Amino acid sequence: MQGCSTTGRGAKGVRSACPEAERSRAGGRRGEAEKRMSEQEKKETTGGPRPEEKLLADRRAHMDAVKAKGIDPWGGRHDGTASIGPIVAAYEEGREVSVAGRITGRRQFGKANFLDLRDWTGKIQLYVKKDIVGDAAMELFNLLDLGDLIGVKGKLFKTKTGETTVEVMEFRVLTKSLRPLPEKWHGLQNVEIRYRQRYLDLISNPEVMETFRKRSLIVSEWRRWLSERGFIEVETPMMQPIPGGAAAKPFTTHHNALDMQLYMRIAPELYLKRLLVGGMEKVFEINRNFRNEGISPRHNPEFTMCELYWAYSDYNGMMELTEGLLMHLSRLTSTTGRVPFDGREFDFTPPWPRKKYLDLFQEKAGFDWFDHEKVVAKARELKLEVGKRPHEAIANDVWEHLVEADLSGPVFVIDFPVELSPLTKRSAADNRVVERFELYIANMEIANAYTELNDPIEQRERFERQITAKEEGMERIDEDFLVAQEHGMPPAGGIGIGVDRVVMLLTDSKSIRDVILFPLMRNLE
RNA sequence: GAGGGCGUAGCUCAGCUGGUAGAGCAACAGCCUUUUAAGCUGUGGGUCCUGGGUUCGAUCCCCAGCGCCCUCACCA
Repeated sequence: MQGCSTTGRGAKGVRSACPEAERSRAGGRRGEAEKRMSEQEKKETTGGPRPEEKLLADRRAHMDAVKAKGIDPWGGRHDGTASIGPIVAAYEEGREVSVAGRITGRRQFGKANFLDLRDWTGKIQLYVKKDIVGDAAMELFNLLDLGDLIGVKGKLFKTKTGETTVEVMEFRVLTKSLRPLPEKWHGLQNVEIRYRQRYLDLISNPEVMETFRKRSLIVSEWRRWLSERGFIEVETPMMQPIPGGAAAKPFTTHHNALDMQLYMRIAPELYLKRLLVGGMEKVFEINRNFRNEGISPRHNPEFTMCELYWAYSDYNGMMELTEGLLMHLSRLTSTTGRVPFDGREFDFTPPWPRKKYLDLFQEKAGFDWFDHEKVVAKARELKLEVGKRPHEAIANDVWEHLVEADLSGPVFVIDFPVELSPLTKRSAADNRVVERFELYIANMEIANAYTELNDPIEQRERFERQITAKEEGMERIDEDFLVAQEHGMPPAGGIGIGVDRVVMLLTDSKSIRDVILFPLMRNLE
């Protein structure tokens, strides 16, 4: 789509139009334009790339004309009095201001000109009148295009219709734009271009800028909140010799000098636990993880997770921490604690219900999760894959089909069967389950937490069992991690929270791609 | 990986039952010194995603491919 402007489009159709356009636009700069024209003709006759489209040629002609006036079209430093948003908010008649931004609108009315100037805090109208700026400046003004960046000095006033406006006394070209902007009223709607050329999305859709500002605010406040409670942030390896801490397919890579096979991490868990052994009692990491799995509105191959460990706590501590953190973050976008998402509303006010995994299953299915015969029968009825898969895998599939649709939440699903959770400590009260919860909000899994297994003997047994079960991403046991644990890892609560998904909830974004600036796209060509 | 939808001017979109395409914005030339999706007059702009096929004739029908979106599967 986008590429067609630069790929082999036939030159025939544009041949006559383009040099014609150059000529008519050149004005006082005939020499420049004719030089460019002859270059294009040369390209054509030698069978080179097609000439530029007229729209681009016009803009280049403007750029050339600016240069011809001895002015650098790429500007330089501009000191402003303030950002546009605050200036408009604190209007003061006659105040002298200096602002910079992108021209996003232009209305010519006789010898009066109105421009819309936008920076990332807001929009303000400019009023440019020949009587004020003078003939020379008007000549330069007429070379401006939508999308150009300019700096302006002038006085504030309000027009008849009450719009805050800068009466421009002087202006500077800060950057000429050589390509046209998307449509001013509808913005950029093409989803593919929005993701591939996010800068255009940010320029023409203000709510997109707003979403990513909110993301930044959420993440920085997230860090601050944890830091206030004594947690320290660390960075552990993203390139790991053995990928662990989750069940997912890793990306592979290679280090040349060490001739070493490496994996992009699927989770930081095993390294953060080494830090628990080392005595970091409250530790977290907010960073990227990479999983070589499918892509969906809720899954991007690289995604951001907050993983956190708290020595001497447990999964109950994690639930309280999660409620507190998310309630706090929800206040950044909604004062009430009720979060609007996808046409529904979710009340983040703690405490949130806690429901046992096995109870939820019993309620929905009408029989016991461990009842192999009935589970298999139900799975077949639901047309789920049965094959030779272990009981827990089939039963968990059935659970997801029957229960997940009801988890509008926020709700903690607690106490999972041991078989589903290799890194989790068994419940003292019920030997069949582990102390684990998953947090669901809007039917999305938002967080996953454990009372961490710190018995190195049992840990080894569970790893070995996983390997014989041929689970993906578990081809080798991380011996180094087990050695660390044998030195003594404190009992601890641990949690992983999906940062992108929390941002989705708090910004009412239906797709994870709307909260990731550059989501993964297939290569063109 | 499977199923469904979409791909038309720089952008946003029309285009009937097959007769080689239109509008608005943007661009260009004019008119207008408080407009604001400014207005009015005029002009230019298209590999109808790509490649085959059917047909006298394909943006439209058929086949294959590419890209994006949605649902499902894997996963968080």
